[in-house]
Amino acid sequence: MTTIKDVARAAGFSVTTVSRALNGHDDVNPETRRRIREVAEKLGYSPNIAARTLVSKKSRTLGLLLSALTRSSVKDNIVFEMLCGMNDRAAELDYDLVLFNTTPQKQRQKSYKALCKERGVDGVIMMGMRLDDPYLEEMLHASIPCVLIDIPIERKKNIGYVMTDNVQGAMDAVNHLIALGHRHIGMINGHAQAAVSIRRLEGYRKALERHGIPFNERYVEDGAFREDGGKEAAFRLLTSCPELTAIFCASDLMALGALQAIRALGKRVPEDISIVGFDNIVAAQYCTPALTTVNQDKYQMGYLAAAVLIDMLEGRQVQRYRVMPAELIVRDSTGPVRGS
Amino acid sequence: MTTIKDVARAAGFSVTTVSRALNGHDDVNPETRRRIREVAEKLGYSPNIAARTLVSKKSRTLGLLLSALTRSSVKDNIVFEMLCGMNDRAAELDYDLVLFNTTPQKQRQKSYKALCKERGVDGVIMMGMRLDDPYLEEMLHASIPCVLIDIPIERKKNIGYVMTDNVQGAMDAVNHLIALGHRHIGMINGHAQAAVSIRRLEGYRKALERHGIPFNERYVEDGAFREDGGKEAAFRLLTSCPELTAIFCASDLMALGALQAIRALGKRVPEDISIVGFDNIVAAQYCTPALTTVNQDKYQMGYLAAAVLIDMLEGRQVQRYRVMPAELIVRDSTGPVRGS
DNA sequence: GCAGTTATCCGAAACGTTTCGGATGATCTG
DNA sequence: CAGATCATCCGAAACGTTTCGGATAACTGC
Repeated sequence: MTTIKDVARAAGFSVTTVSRALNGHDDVNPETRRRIREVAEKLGYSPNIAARTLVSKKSRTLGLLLSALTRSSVKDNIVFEMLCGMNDRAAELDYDLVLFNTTPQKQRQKSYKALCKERGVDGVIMMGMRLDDPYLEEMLHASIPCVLIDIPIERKKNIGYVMTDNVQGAMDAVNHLIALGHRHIGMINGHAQAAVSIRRLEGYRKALERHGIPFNERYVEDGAFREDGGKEAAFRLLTSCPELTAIFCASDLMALGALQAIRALGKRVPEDISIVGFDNIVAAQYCTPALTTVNQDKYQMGYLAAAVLIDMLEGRQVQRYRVMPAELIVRDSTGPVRGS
Repeated sequence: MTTIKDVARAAGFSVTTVSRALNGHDDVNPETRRRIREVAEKLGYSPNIAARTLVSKKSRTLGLLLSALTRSSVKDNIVFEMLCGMNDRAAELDYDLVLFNTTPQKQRQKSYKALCKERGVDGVIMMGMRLDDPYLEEMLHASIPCVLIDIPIERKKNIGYVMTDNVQGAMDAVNHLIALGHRHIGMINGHAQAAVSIRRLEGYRKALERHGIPFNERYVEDGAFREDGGKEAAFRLLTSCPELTAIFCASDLMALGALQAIRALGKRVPEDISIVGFDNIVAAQYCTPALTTVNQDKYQMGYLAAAVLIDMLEGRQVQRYRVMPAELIVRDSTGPVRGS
């Protein structure tokens, strides 16, 4: 409850001087500054952020728009791991994170700009957004700096992004399968409204192409990035294309679903069918067989997102677009093609 | 950038009336209110939260003190799942969540009160705190409402808590082992500075006692709630007490570690050793053998924590202390004692 | 017709900061 | 020693809201 006025009175200086002393301005006598610091400390003074924000227009707060912060995203710990990274970088630079809770109903009521302005956030990190999310379009017309995760948009100065090299990752995954002798390789993709789906499909095609294997669109099904979606997609794929010996999944969660489907069909992994996932979620290393997958450095992505955003906010020279390398992790769900 | 003044000017009313109209006070003509709403809408007005907070002393913001928001807590998705619950309830009641990023260094610099006052949060949810965390003591002397997760403190009016019935859960787990014929049951606990450890140990002892099995303190080791800690504890336990046929672990993560240790010792689960975990983390159902464990409804705990806190804030009659039932989930890591 | 209600509105203060534009002496310059 | 420079300080305005304490005019009851 101590305000700057209390400190000023107790220290025998004006409010102005106290403010300038505490904020490190240089037109204040060192001895005065020491004295003021001392008094402020003794009184347990800490500035009121609301007042400061009101006048300075800076809140040292980052808004997080996580459309994936739902019960269903609990299984893949991706969002959480990114959150940890963001939180760490924000802490280092003394920023706070506020979680915007947006549900589809709320979005209709409140525009992106209103959301940001109300809360007075300096910048925004968006993740888990579909390409057709209305907020994405609104964001493009707003002046608030924003860093996107997994959505590469390079149209504006105040927008940055962080994503994994999905094309490379998918290529690595499929090359691995090809190296094992597989020629009939299916793919379970997410959905059309995800930038990563497009990239991963591209990597899949490129890898096939490079080895002279024709692309067959019957071999690709969408699984909506969900476990049950992956299961159903695997069912469809394996029943309609029995020649398949391997499946590349655009997410580990879908791969886990595929594993179930394969088991239900009485086949074995990797003896009958090889499976590669993407993301390297925690469950991937514990499931049986342990999943061969493409690792994304989720923590680092979150960390970078926060870092890039804050650099932008503080006017530092930044590399606004960051693409992280993907890394194939070979475990037990892939093996040589049967009969080879 | 439109302020309330712009709306007032455009609508031809005073700032006071606009404020009262928009905030639903009743001394404003329905027609006036309609007109003002219309103008506000057209101008895209949304109130500045900082200004509002400054005068009203309410920010509709909850502070989250998550000491466990670190890279190491990624594997157990507990924090994240609770976060989802909190976020959902907060969204329903139109509150926002701010993540306090506190590192041990920062804690020395900034007191709990300062943290809360600065950010102007109305209330706080604390989780993952050790009983000897300095913030816990500071919190007790602060006037800000707080809900604790997994720390049952009933000393003050403005403090609530949410926790699982750990005693019951642990008893269920151990009873299950006893029913399978086990008599020499070890326990891998967390650490002394966690309320849940104390409770789970209590449940373990009670279950033994009820069946006339003497408590043997050599059978209990701490694993610090970490996977490697669990692994080491299991090593110690199984080498120094070869008569053990079952181990109850105070967390699934430690149980996963124990599984590794047992495998390394050339024994099988559940044929040689039965294992029960606690928490029901995601990996528990994917590991081999799938882990028998005690489920905590983490989402619901988070949801309730936010609900209780907001109820307190808004002066509603609340049940401040909530204990959630635990539920034993039997999977494949437990079986009848060998030779029985 | 008059005091008392009632419905509706508004001016101005207050919240706790930061910052602009100076003010005051002291010190330097030549 | 006059004028300029410098170090240090401060008064007051501004930020965008809410709310207290009225003000005005119309209506009520007798």
